[in-house]
Amino acid sequence: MRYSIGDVAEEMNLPASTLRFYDRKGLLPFVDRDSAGRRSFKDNDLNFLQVIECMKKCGMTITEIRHFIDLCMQGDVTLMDRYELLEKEAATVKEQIQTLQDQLDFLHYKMWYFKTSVEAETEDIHMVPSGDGRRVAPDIHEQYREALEKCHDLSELIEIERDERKQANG
Amino acid sequence: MRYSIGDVAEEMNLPASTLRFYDRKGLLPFVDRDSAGRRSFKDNDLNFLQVIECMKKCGMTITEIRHFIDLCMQGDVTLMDRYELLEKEAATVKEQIQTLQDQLDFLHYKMWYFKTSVEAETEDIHMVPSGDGRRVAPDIHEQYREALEKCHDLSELIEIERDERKQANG
DNA sequence: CCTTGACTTGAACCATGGTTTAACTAGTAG
DNA sequence: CTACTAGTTAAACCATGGTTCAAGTCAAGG
Repeated sequence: MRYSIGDVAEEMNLPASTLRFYDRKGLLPFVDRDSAGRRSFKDNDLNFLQVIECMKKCGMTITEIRHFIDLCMQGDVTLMDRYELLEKEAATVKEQIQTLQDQLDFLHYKMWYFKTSVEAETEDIHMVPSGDGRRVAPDIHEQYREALEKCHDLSELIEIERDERKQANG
Repeated sequence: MRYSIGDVAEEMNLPASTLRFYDRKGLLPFVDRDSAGRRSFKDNDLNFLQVIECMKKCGMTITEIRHFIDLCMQGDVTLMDRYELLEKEAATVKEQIQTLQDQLDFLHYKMWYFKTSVEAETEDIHMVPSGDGRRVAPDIHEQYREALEKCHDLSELIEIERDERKQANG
């Protein structure tokens, strides 16, 4: 049950160069070497790599991940530290999800804005005069919120059907 | 209703240097200049900045955002393109949310793993022999899934109470 | 013996997204 | 007039997260 860097790279769907880079950065202190100096991964090392992948996807930096790995290497005395680190990370991931959800809501508003503009064949319908120029109506978010309350399904508000698109493009 | 770069920086909670950087990158082609060459932002420019901020938070690159801005500058003929760009972006944001949710689930599993280890005062309880060394039990995810099914509330499984922590640390 | 393929290293290179610096200009308060 | 503040630019600088390259080692197969 020993794996070469190539095996692991394939298994984890990562370039081998990235695994070497992580090793250099101290993320893989547990990896053994064979008599020729080649990295020899154990089964359990793959578990570590899964954790590293998770942390990467959570947006943690290499330095932060390394801190966690260092704690792991110190054994049972750091169990609580590791728990608390993950607890904090879980909280920031929840925040990230909330932020993305907020951005998604904004994108939906903008899709409504463009859907209605496409239907009117001009963005003018949302514009009002402002000083010398023009601007989007200041109450546009209000308008959207009202439309949102009245409709039963978000998709009614924001989706342009395929046949409508042909008309709009034609 | 004209704003200096400093006004806008404060309003948007961004360094002025970032606004200048965006301008250089072509993200702010709509910003006017006064007689002394200083940037003079209009009310509507702030709407653009909100869109830019949203796109940044969605993980779009400056090049991608610039493409959208370029479409905006071309007027009503690009309304459908802009709609479709946002539609695609909304889809990728949904994927990002799903990915983060998956990572959060993994973090919860790991919190359970460490909570139980803390209670046992050693990670050994999850270890089995493997070749010459040891590894986390291969069915650990099964074990977690079962525990998850049996319990009524995720927090029962993963949360360590404050008073428990004192015991564990003492 | 020789080639081939997979590995090793350190160093250089790259893209992204800014930030900082130096030198300058314009408007305002004293 | 002086000093100060807020703006301007181009160019240099920075951190992050890799990727690529050059030069070399090793084991296996023909």
